[in-house]
Amino acid sequence: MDERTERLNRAFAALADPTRRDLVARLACDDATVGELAEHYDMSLQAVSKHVKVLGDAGLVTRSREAQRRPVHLDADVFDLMSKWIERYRRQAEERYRRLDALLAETSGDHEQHTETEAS
Amino acid sequence: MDERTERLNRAFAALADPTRRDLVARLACDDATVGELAEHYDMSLQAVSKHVKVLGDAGLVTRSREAQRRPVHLDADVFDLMSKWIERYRRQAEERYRRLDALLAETSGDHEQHTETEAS
DNA sequence: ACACTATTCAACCGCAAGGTTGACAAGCCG
DNA sequence: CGGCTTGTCAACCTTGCGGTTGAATAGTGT
Repeated sequence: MDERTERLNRAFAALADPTRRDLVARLACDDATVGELAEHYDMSLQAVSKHVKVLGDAGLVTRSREAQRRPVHLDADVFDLMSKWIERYRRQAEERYRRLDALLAETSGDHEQHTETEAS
Repeated sequence: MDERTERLNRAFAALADPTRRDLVARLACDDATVGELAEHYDMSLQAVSKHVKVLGDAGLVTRSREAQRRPVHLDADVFDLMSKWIERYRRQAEERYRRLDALLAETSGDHEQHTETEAS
């Protein structure tokens, strides 16, 4: 499995957890230390530290060092990778949607809708 | 936890698996049945069926029915949601990056780089 | 009604993820 | 040094996920 794929694996998996998405949301406003971040959650500081590590391994976040503190800050690069992946298939899905629409409009003049899918 | 959050949870989690991303990639080209999809993978048809179900629960995919077949087809809507979420934080991360850049350029004339992060 | 095809359900297994607690490491500061 | 703060490591527990196999279901066609 190529490197790009594994980066996407880690990035998507990292953001699948709502706590980690929330961390990202906070870090978007400002850098913060693990301790500061942990105050906002009903879980141990160690748990938050683990979450931050996951974000770090996914390349979504980097650490620096100033005195004893190790502030976490958001890194945009991998977001770019994900964004491009998603956009690609979003566009293709929409494109095929439009083509189907056009096809239905052509062949039958009075179709109701083509959205009679059974979404569970 | 609100509905939007849970939809994002499911969507990101669904795409965290490389097999499911590959399914999405295939479905972007054309609709397909579970059986057709399964031919491309080294795993049981039931496993693929499960993967498709996960994509379905995440709202990334819908099913229809024609004869005995139940073709799977890509749905763009949730991609939109994810795309917007990611873009938002990507932009914020880049924005803060630029501001930091400007700040460093202002205060010290000869900084080397501010990317001395320890990415593991 | 029957057999055939396509797909799902159910039970199970192994393993990794997210959480806990307790001990440890690294930098500051009196 | 001794102690405080900050963060990580290690061991453990429980739950959920991805995979398997075998049986059940649903729709087609003869």
